[in-house]
Amino acid sequence: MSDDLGFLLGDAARLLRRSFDERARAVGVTRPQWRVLALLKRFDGSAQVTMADMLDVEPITLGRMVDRLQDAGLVERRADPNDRRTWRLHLTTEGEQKIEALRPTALALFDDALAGLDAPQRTELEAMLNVIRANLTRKPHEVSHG
Amino acid sequence: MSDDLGFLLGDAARLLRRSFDERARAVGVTRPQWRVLALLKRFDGSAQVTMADMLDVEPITLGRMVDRLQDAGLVERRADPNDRRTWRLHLTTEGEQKIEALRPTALALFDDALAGLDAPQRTELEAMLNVIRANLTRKPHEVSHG
DNA sequence: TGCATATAATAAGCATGGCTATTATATCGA
DNA sequence: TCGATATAATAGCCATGCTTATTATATGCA
Repeated sequence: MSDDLGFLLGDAARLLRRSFDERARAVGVTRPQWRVLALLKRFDGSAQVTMADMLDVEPITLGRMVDRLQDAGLVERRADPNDRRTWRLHLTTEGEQKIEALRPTALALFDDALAGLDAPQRTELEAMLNVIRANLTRKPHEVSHG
Repeated sequence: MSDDLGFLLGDAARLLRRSFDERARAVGVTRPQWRVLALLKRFDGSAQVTMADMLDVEPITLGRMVDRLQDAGLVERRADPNDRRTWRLHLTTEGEQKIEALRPTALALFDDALAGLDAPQRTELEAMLNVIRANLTRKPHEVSHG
């Protein structure tokens, strides 16, 4: 049964990602790219390593997404005046427009995905997913009976 | 809030996948490969297109996983006597051993991931994830208020 | 039979994500 | 100040997963 739950979680997430990409294709960004843009809107000027940490991906993964976002003119790298190793990331105007263009798409998708679940259920689901995330976020191999 | 849930689902799934890969590395297969092997154990001799359908991935994705699994000696392609377009997939002895080797790893992972959720909660979680999966499995663009 | 259509598999090209290794720069301690 | 260590970013290589296009083979209909 636990097996099923693990698979189920992966299935649901994959379907969500696929569905988002399907709908977002017209706008021209992928879901991970949208996550970068959305986070940048809140934390403009972040260093790459900070962004990678917030997105919970490796710095190299974020770095390559930024390459593409920069090529696409959605994000800018600017030098950090205090640390020559660091790039500070900034949204371009076009980047902000992409976020706005995707907002209704995302809301509609989540709405569709969660259809049939009432508010208490959504709260419960959120709580349980938070538990799972916390369980898996512990440093590797520190879990109790792994 | 709905936004959070969508991200959360993706986060939890990514952490689960990562954690599995981390632990399974010693055995030498990835989580998707393990899914192929496990399904093949139940449906030995399936055609590639059938496997792709059951795993909910594109045929080309499954085909390339089979390439690697065949290189690794875990899976065999055999010609279908009735349809020269079709490959029938079969587990090798080594492939079966991989599945067995991974079973305790998978059980421990799911156990850790779901720590703190009691049986009724797990049942509820499973039900809700099934709803989400069903919602997203409908043919694209047929959802009500997309 | 013979042509149009459908189906199974593969190829090419791209994005995401990981790991290990490398380079450049900061920082800390002697 | 100088040398060891830490940190930010990148490079190379690989696995998954997608889309579109192509090839080989089946099948259905006239």
